[in-house]
Amino acid sequence: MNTACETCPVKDSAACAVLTEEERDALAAAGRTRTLKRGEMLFAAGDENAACATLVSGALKVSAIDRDGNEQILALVHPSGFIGELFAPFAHHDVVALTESRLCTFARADINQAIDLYPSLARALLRRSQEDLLATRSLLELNATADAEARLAALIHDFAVAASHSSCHLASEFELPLTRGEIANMLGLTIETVSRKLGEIEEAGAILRKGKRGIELIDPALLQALSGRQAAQA
Amino acid sequence: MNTACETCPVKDSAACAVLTEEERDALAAAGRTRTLKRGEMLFAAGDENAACATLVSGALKVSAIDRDGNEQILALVHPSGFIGELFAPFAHHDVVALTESRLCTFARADINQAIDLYPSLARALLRRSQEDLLATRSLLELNATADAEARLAALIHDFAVAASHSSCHLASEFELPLTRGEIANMLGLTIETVSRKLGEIEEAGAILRKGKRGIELIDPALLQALSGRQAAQA
DNA sequence: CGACGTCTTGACCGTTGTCAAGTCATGTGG
DNA sequence: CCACATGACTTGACAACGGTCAAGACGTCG
Repeated sequence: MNTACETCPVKDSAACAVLTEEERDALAAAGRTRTLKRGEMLFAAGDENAACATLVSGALKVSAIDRDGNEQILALVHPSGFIGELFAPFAHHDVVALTESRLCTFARADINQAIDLYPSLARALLRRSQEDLLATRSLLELNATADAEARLAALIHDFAVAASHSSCHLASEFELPLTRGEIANMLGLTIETVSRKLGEIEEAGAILRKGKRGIELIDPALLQALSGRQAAQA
Repeated sequence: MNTACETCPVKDSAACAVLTEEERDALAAAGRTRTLKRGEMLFAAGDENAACATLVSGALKVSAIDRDGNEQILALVHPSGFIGELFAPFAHHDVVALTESRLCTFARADINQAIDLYPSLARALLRRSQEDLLATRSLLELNATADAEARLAALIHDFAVAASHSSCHLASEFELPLTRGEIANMLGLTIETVSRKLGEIEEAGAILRKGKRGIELIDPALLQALSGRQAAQA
């Protein structure tokens, strides 16, 4: 019991939740906790032996920078998410904190060893990896098929889901975790288009903007409709 | 030795390659081989207990169909690739053969059991899953940042790599495994744009079209340049 | 107060989607 | 054997969505 695992807010939902207490503490002994301020990088594309980590609190973005300097956000990481490329010789993407974030980091070698030691951990990471795959594919689908307004509506909807802690209904008021520029980078749009379409969605009566980042959800069903996705309820 | 594993063309590269011969044969006993003709479906989005499979030969596409009937191709699967969502209660996407394909299929329960039995298999599947994740993310990056011509050039380049069996240089003549419509669905474009941009790439002197599907690579460096990616050689 | 960063708004233009013919190869039935 | 239908692809004209460029509003911090 040499660790903070006992009080860890994601101890029941992170990958390590599948371990016994002893196993978990042993693993934790190999790792260390770390705090990142907004904008700080966990690792950059190209880093060798980039660390792996479980996100304890806060939020991260995974992004690629093409050679003209354009950023493309590929994924967001929420608490209890796992980050790290276990097998690639170097990191392919940047990982940066969106808000003040606490992480539980591990050297790649330690995680690899833990995978061999604890088969249930391998299984848990596999599950997480497949979930990440699904999330990335749904972003791909969104960006390829939907127009700007639908993409934005879908993203706002997702944030409303993420902001509400009860997983089944939406937060009625929350802050966008991304700047306009980041939203644009995520959806493959420009800042200006994001701004305009946000205005249109507001005008349509689905949301109300509260300052720069705040959103109040007025009409969830309308938002859903704008996003072009099937409503999930009767 | 009750199986065809001995002569399997992907026995050294598929996930099962990490198993010992006995383990592999035991797993193979639980699976069965299957052949799909072009257009045949392995499973559809929504299927419960969709099978898992290793692709032995041929090619598959993973695609999502939105409710207006538009298909979006999310990934291609090449021989030795693994398909299947191990943990989701139902399949999220369609999986369809692009060419006549041979597969080694397994019930999900059997794969799950095998993962527990053989930790090295879990590790191999985790590795594959992470590779799939990278591939999906690079498609996402491509579709979000590059214009139509660059996307198409990048795709052709990838096919040239895939068609050459020596992994380090390009096939100089090959057949596109996708129809124009499928290319369009994969890149988030329309059939017409694909056709036009193909013409422009040909006119630029990078390729030569041979019939409907054939491509002769004239100037690989130019193709690379058009794709907007860094050339990989001196 | 002024400078800066973030966001908004407007005018304009280009790439790409849409609609519509038209070509070409293949296969079918008279 | 030829006429015709079919499906995949190409090409053209046009329109629209979203990108680009430019100016301005707003809030925050020095």
